[in-house]
Amino acid sequence: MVRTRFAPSPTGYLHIGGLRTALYAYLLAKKDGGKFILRIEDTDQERYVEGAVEMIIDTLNDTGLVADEGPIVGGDYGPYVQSERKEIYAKYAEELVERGGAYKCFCTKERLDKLRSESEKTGDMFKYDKHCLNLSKEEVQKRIDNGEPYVIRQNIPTTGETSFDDIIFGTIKVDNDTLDDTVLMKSDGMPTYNFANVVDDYLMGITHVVRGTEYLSSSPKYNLLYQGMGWDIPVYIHVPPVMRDATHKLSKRHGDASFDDFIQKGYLKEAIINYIALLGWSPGTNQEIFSLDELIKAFSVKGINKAPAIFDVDKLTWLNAQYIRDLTPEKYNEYADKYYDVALPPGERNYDLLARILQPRTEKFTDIVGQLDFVKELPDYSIDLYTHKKMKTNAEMAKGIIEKAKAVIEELDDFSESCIHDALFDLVKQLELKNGQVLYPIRIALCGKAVTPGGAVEAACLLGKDESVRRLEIAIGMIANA
RNA sequence: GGCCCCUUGGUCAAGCGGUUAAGACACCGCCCUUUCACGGCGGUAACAGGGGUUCGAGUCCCCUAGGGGUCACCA
Repeated sequence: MVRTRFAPSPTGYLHIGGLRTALYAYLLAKKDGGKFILRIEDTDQERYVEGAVEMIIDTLNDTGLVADEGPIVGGDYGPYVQSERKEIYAKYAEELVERGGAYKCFCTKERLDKLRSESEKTGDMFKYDKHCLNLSKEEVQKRIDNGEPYVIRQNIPTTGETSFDDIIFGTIKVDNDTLDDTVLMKSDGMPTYNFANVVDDYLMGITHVVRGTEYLSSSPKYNLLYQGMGWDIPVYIHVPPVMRDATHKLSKRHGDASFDDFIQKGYLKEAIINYIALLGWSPGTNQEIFSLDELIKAFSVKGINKAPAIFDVDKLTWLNAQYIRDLTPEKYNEYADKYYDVALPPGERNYDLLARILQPRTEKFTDIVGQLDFVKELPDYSIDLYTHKKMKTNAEMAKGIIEKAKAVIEELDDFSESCIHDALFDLVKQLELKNGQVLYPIRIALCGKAVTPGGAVEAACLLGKDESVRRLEIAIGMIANA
C-alpha cells in the first residue's frame, strides 16, 4: 500500500509551496487508496514557533488534506512528532556506528571553524577531514565518560559514486568524494533532518517520499544511510519550487501571500487548492476545474514538471471567480455577508438582488466592499459623468430625464424591483429614447459613479424609495447650478 | 567556486522524431448590453543560442548562455 507523508517543521504558517507539496503527497496516496501521514519535524528547538503545529493541522483539515495518521489523530507508527522520538534515533544511530556507517566525533566548533576558514582560503569546498573516524573504542568511551560533547557523523566512502532514482528527475549520480560526513546526531542528542527523515520514513513505512528539490543533492547521502542500515529505499519524488518570479522562490519572509492571506483576501480554499495543483502539474487534458476528488482521480506524478513554476495571481483570481460563479446564490451570500456588513447600512437586505448583481462581478469576496461603496453614501461626483459618448447623453438632457424619473418614482407605492423596472421602462417608451439614454443618467444620479454592479433599476431598489428620490433631487440641483 | 538540476508565448502548460507547435490566464478587438462585469466570437504572442545525429528535431547527443538548488550540530 502506498504511504506518503508530509513532514513540515513547525516554524510558522503553512505557505503555498508547502501546501502544494502536501497536496501532491496526499493525491499520490489517495490515488492508490493509500495513507497520507503527517509528521512534525521539530528537531531544531531554536526555530520552533508556538502554535505552528496547530496552524498546519488546521490548514490541512480545512483544505481537505486530512492526514490518516499524525500527531492529533494518532496511528500505529507514532509518535508523529520527532522531538518525542529521541531514543529511537539514538538507538539506530548507535547501530549505524556499529555497522561502520557512522562514527562519533568530538571535534570542537573552534576546530571546525578553523578547518572551514582554511578551505575557504584555498577555495575548496569544506569537507570534514574524518579526524575522529579512527578513534579507538576505548578512547571514545573515555571521552564520553569525561562528559565531552560529541556528535555522530555519517561515514561516507571517499571513493566511488552513489546514485539514486527520482520519478521525475530520473537517475542522478554523484561522486562520493563530493559528499561530506554530515552530522546525524547533534550534541544535544537530537537527530538532524538528515538522519531523522531516513529513520522515520523507514519506521513509518513510507513508500513514496514527496519533498522539494532542495533535497535533491542530499538524497545520495540518504541512500547510503538506507544501505548502511540494510533498509529498502523508498520511491523519491522531488518537486520543483513555486516561484514569485523567475529568480525568487515564493516566501513568506518576503511578504508573499500565504494560504491564510489568500483566504483573508477573499479567495475560496477550493480555488486555491485547484490552482496550486495546476502549478507545475498538468493532468494531460484540457480540464482546469478540479474538485479534490477529481484531482485524486486525475493525478499522476508523470504530469509534474521539472522546471520551477511562477505563481500567477491573475490565474488564481480567474479560477476563484469561476468557483464563485458556480456557487448557489445562497452559498454566495453566505460568504459575502461579512462584506455586506461593512458596505451596507444596517437593515433588511435584498439578498436575491445582491447575489444577482454581485456574483458575476466578484473575483474575490473583498471586491464587494468597493462595489457597494455608493450605497451608504453618495460619492462626490462631477456632472461630466452624465456625458457618455456611446449613450449620446449629457448633463443638460440628463436633467430633464432625471426630473421625469423622479416624478415617476415618487408615485410608486410598491417599490419592488419589478415595479421600478416597469415604471422606468414605461418612461423610456414615453420619451421615445433608447434604454441607455434614459437609464444611464438615472444610474449616475443614483450612484454617483460610472461603474456599478447592475443598472438604474437595481440601484434604485438597493437604495430604497426615499434615498433614490433624494439623490435624484441632488442631481437636478447639481446640474441646474452648473 | 565545486557538484547536481532546469530552459516551449508575459505566466501555467500540451507535445514524447514527421502537428498549420494545443489549451488556459493576461492583453487587444468585435458581439451581447442601461455602465461595468458575465457570456459568445476572434486576434497578437513561444521551442534560449550554437553545433551534431537523422531523409526529417521542440522532441536524441554535445557545447555555450541564463536560471535554480546545495555545500550548517536548519529543515
